[in-house]
Amino acid sequence: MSSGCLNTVMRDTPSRLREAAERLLAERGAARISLRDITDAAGANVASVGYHFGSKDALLDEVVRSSLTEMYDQQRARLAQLPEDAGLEDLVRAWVLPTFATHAEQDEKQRRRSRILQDALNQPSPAVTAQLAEMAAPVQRQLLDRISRHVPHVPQEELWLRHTAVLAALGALGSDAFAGMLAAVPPDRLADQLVAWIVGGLTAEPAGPRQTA
Amino acid sequence: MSSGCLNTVMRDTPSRLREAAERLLAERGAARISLRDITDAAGANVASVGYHFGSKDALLDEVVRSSLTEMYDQQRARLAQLPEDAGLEDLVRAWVLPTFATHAEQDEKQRRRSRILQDALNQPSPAVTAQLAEMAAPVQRQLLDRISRHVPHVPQEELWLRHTAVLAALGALGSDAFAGMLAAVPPDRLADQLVAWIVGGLTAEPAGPRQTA
DNA sequence: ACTTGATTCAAACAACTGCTTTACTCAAGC
DNA sequence: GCTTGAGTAAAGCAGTTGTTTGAATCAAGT
Repeated sequence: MSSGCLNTVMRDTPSRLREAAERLLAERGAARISLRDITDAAGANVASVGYHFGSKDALLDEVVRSSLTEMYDQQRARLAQLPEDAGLEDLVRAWVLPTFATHAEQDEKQRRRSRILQDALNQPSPAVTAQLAEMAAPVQRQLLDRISRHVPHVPQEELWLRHTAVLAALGALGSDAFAGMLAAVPPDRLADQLVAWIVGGLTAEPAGPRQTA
Repeated sequence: MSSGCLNTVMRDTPSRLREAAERLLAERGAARISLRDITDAAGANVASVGYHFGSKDALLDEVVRSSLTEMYDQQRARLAQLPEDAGLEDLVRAWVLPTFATHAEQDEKQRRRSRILQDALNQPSPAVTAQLAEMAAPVQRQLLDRISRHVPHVPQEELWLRHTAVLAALGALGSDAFAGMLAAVPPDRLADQLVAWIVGGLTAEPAGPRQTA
């Protein structure tokens, strides 16, 4: 219960509130957090949230949005530093690593982020939805363009579905429901195994024109 | 706002409560439903939930559990009627179709079920978790065994990860966040395209023994 | 010393939460 | 007719929700 932080001594109230909200958001999800939970964890008064952020939802939105921008920044950066003729596997890696918590003990922060985004996806607020649409589009388009060069036999619409499905999988795998299952996989192998799986799915032969069930 | 149902005239209160709870559960998720919401939607009194089910949570649990058993029954039935030498694609189909809402307009009920299960996975109650573990294990094991015969080159642990990832994807694809994206895909093609993608992922070459990022 | 502006505080707010209690309705059994 | 018991209805329970209030605090400016 020591009050010391690792590298920063208890900053101002808004920062402490943001920090507490982020932690609780990752632990329980937005629906199970109360204003008192946040302020207690931050060692602040109930009124401080209204004073500094306007409302509880505004604070939560800010946290989610910052997680969102962080992830897309990483994705864009990784994508940008890949050579033009990068292989499919490298492209997938640039896509997956920022999205998915690697469960390596060091980046607790990324694990948090993964949980926060998964939660936000499930019950998105209008503000978050807007920001998501705005930021996701350009990065995903570039990613899809470069991927599609490696799988010319897959029609665009079908590739897009696979892309969406992988997004869904990566998000859900970060949630509590699968955290236990994934714990069995050696953390350092997890990313590689996922990449192999994703590459296999992307390169799969497309569905026949009209296959009956 | 007509009070008529399609094939059943407003049954007894417990049935109406179950129906209302199921609908709300699919629409908003458990965290955003209040006792009053349910009783208002069912045209019943607040006390009726306590009287017939004991508590709000007991009612919600009953709905979730019935969704759960429904899905596993379908999965088991489809799996049982497959010949012993069934192809990988047929196995995947028996797995996917009961799990994933097909978005065909006729089975509104299955779409609901998909949403309910996705929500239950995210914030599972102890009762639901127990039932899930009990029912999921045998079916999934049988499924994995039969699948693994078709992909002998994939190590068991890695196949298991892929299985989990597909589960995660199927669950998440049923949620609101992806409902809009999936609407663009022709509903009758969706299942086939998903099956093709899943088969590709399952048959993918496994990750190398120690690949650096 | 006095003012000012920004921040924090305890207290209270109305609205809502799940749940229980009490009174009432109404058909079946005697 | 009377009783019985399942079911419903309205009111109220204590507790929690997000938000607001008005006074207290405190460093900086004059």
